[in-house]
Amino acid sequence: MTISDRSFITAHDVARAAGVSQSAVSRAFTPGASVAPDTRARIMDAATRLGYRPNLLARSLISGRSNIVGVGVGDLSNPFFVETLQLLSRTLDEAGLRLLLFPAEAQGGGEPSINEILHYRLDALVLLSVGLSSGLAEECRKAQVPVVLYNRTTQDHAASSVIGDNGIGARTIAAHLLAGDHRRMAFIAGADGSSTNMQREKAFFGYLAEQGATAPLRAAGDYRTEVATAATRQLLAGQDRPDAIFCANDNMAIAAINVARHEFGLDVGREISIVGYDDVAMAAWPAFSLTSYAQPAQRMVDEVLRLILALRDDPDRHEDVVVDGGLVVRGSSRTIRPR
Amino acid sequence: MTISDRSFITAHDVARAAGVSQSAVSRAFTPGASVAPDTRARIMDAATRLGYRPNLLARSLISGRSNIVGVGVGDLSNPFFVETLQLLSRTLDEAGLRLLLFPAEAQGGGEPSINEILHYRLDALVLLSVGLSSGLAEECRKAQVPVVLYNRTTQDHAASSVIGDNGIGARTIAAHLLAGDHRRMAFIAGADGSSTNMQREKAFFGYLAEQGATAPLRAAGDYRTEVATAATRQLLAGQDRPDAIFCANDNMAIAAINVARHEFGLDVGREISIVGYDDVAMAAWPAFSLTSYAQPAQRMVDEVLRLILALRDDPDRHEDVVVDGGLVVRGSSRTIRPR
DNA sequence: CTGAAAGCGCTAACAG
DNA sequence: CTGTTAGCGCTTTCAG
Repeated sequence: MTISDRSFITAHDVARAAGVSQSAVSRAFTPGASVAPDTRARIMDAATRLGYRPNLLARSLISGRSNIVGVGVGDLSNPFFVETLQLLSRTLDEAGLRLLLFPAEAQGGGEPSINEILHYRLDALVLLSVGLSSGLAEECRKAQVPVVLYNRTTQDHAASSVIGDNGIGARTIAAHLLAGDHRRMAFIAGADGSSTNMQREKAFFGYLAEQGATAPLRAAGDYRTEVATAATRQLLAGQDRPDAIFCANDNMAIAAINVARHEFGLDVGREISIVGYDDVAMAAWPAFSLTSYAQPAQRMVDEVLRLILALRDDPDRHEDVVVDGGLVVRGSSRTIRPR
Repeated sequence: MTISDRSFITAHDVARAAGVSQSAVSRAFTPGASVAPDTRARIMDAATRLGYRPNLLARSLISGRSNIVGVGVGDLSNPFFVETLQLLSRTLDEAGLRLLLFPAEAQGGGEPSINEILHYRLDALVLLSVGLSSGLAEECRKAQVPVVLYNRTTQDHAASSVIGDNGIGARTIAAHLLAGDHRRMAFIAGADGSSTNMQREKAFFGYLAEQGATAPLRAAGDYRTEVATAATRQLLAGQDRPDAIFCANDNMAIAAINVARHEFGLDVGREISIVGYDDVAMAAWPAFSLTSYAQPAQRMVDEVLRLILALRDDPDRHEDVVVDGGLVVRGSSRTIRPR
């Protein structure tokens, strides 16, 4: 005895109620269309009375444009992507675009569900810190859905991207740590395949080498808390304990602070400096007071929107946008030489 | 010179390529339909070759069911909702449902964008910690979109809901604090109109009154960091400083810990006890070690899915689901009387 | 098992 | 300005 029969109110119903043709109703709901003021009024009246609203699925079917943007997120335990997602949802909303969220594995790009997603005529696909496998890129190309990578790039021109200037960021951090007279540095890396990590790592090590500094230790990481926690333990328990750790993102840096302070009893900012990347809101909390290289999420999101709109008109366009940030020095790193 | 002309591959194209009718193609992609094995094979072959995928917008237009669930989120700075959102995205995905995310104001339910959302034939609308105004409820009813409230309820039967047992939770916390021999308690409230806060507050004050304890101080809050920070400052700077603070959620409790420890130099867990609600992942971090009443997000999300599926078949159904949780005692609250 | 034909709800030329 | 007429891409009878 299911009542799954939802009979929606259609433009026809409104037309009948208002004594006009169905296409008149359509026009009344189309911004630029020509309808006599009082006809429109009569239609609108009937419409609100009946609770009518145009079926956007039907509209999309005709226009070939859904006004829906797919957004794939991997790990929401990283606050930077949560902050981005919040900004993105607002920004897309204001632009009249809908956000179809789907879970994507950090590595593969969420192959299974993404294939489902492509069945909707998405205006674009945005991947937040999720890699784009070549197979997936091919699927998107076939489905004619342009892809925008956020905080990542890809070598082949399979997708446009919006990233921060990781080279400048990592070098700035290296210079900051050198200025603080740190002698034994360490780097906790991000996910192995990610362009972002490669860029940050390369610039960090490169700059230190240029300056004739001792090569830093390196610990594998994946941007997430657990691995970073283990990596920090290992670094701090080792023979020559580093006096500075640069973590490839804030999420890991906060984990590192927790370990250094609560497990090793270190005075972070004096006995050891810890620096992150992103400048998430939490970094400013007194509990962490984390020095970090800020990535301007809102500006990056604005660029994403701009790209989406551009790609709607020209799907074959390719653009790699780089947004710059800035170092925010806080208590977790010392600026001057000790003693 | 825009090339906005995305010519998608349709079932017709596949039909021509496979030498069958268009309806045969449709059948080949319909689970229960009757197609000869080799016909289907020929069709599938042509389909993959051409990169065809059924247009779900067209399908939804016919079935009257979009397989899309709208999800409104207010403040993503509250980790509990981030954790929930992550679980929800996975859970819906596995059930073959799409998640249309939209920003909703914590109070009103995001009137403007929600009205846009309703234009898609949503299977359901889930509101994460967002109130449902009566006007909005009416809109949803008219649009025949069933609403599920998460972590909130509403008096009128305008929507179904999934909540934790706030009464038991708050009483358990009160009992815990009494056992720790706290004499001067305080409560930092959640958003004023929210059912969740009312339930927690009422149970907390009620239990203490029953036990003959001194009535706690009360500070206004809104579940978010900023107000909680200010409220804590005021409480701790006051004449008779409380020796225990119960915050209506973890997000505020963590803010309270930050203030107590870093601004007032208090030893949290000895000089003052601070307790939260939700048991978000961060509560377990050594930096906070927050005692909290756990809400089982996954189970709550499972209930949301169950409700959605039930409501698809019977939109008029109404159900208020209550899921129970449990107290997790950590270092931020003392268990035994001091000294 | 398969093709032809009739829509789902809407937009977009066309004539009037 | 307005009604009529074709479809958008797909599912679904209905004959064969």
